[in-house]
Amino acid sequence: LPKYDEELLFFLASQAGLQSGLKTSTAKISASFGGSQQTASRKLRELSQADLVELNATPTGCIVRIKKKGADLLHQRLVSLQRLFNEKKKAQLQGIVKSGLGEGRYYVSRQPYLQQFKKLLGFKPFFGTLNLVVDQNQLQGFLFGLQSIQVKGFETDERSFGTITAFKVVLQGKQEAAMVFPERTTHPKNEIELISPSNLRKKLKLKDGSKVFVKHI
Amino acid sequence: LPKYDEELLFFLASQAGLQSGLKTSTAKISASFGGSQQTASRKLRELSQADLVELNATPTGCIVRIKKKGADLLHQRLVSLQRLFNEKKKAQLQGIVKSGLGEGRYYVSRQPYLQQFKKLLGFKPFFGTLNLVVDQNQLQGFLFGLQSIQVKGFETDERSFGTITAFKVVLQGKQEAAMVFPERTTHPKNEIELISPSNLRKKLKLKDGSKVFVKHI
DNA sequence: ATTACTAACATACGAGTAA
DNA sequence: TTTACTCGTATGTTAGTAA
Repeated sequence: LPKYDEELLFFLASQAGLQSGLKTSTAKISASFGGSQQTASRKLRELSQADLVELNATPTGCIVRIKKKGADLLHQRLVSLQRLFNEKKKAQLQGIVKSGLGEGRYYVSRQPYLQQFKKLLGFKPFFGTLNLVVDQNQLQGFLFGLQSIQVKGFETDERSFGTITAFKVVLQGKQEAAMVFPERTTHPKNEIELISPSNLRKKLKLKDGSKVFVKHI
Repeated sequence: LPKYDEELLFFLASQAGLQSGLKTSTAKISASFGGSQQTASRKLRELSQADLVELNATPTGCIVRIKKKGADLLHQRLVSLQRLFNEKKKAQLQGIVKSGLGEGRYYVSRQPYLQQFKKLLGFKPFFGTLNLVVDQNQLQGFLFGLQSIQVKGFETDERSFGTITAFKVVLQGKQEAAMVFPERTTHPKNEIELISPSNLRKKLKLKDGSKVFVKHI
C-alpha cells in the first residue's frame, strides 16, 4: 500500500495543467522537484497506482497526465483552503479593549434583561461589559448572516429600557460571549459591548489597549 | 534539517483556524491525524522549529497556534491551486467531435484563403476541418481576450467568399491548430471548426463522439 | 539518452518508558 | 493524565547498473 506524494502531484499539475499530458522524464522531474531520478521514478509509479495520474513510461521518457481522481484531490484541497481563509476574513473581528463608562454594568444587571439573557444566550452574564473599538466595515461584514437575538425592553416607574440586539460569539477562540447592541446607545458606531459569564478582563487578562478577536460561534 | 509536514500544518489550521490557539494533546492529534503520539510530538516540534506554528507543550497538554509563516505557506498553496483551477476553466474548451458536411474541406482549400492561412497562421492547413460541438458559454469565455486573425474574403466568377475569423489554439495539449469562423456559416452557434497542418482525425485518432480539449496557444 | 531493478544506506516511526 | 527520550524496526532514498 504505497503512500503517494501529494506534493509531487501538485508539482506535476502545475507543470502540465489539469488536462494535458506532460512530456518529461524522471531525471527532469528529480532535477526540478528534488530527490533522485530513482525516487522520481518510484513516486510516479505510486501516483499512477493510486490512479491519481496516468503514466506512460518508455525508454525515451515519460508522459504524465493528471487523472480525474488526482484533480479531485487537488480541488478538495483548494476548497478546504478557501474555507480556511474565507473564515479568517469573514468570521473574525479584531477589537481593542477600551474602558466603558459603567452604563453597561447597570443595564446588564436589570432583572428583566438578566432573565432573558439566561434563557436566550444560555448564560447568566457577569455584571459588566467589555468595550471594544472595532473597524466599522469589518463589524458589518462580521455581523452579516449571524443570527440576531432580540432581548425585549421593559418599563419601570423611573424609566424605560429598550430592546437589546445580541449576537452569540466566541472571544479569543474559546471564551463564549455575546455582542450586545442596546436600542438606544450612547456609543459611537465603532464601539461595541460584549457580555459573558465571567469577568473577561480578569479571565483573559485584558487591559485597555489589549487586542482581542471575536469569532462566530 | 527536519522536513516539516505541511499535511499536519493544514490539519492543525483546520482545527484551530488561522488565529486562535488550539488546546489539544499529542495523543489527540495522533488519534485524529494518524500516526503515533511520539510522531505527533516530534512533528509538532519540527513545525515549531520551522517557525510555522507556535507550540506550548506542557505536562498537561499543548497549545498550538498557526504563526504568520505557517499561514503564509498555506496561503501560497491556496493561490497556486486557484491559479491552476482558474486556468483550467478559462483557457480551455471541451468539445466533442462531430462529422461535418464537407463544406469546410471545400473552402479551406481555396487558393486565396490558403495563402493567407499560411502567412497568418504559419501553416498550410490540411484540406478538411474538424468539427466540434462545444458549450456556447464556455466558447465565449474561451475566446475572450484571444487575438483574432482576419482572413480576407474574395470573389470568383461563380460566387463570393466571405471573411474568415481565426484563432490560433492548441489541441489536446500539443497539436497546433486554429479555430475558424466563416462570416457566413451554416453551423449552429455551438458548433465550431478547426483546421491544422495535419489530418487531425488520423493523427490524434479521433472519431465522432471523441472528447477533445482546446487551449490557448 | 531513457526506465527501473537491486542493494546499501539514511531517515522516519513507534513501543517502551522516564519525568 | 501529559511530553518526549531511547532504540529496535520499518520505510524511504539513492548509487550502481541492466535493459
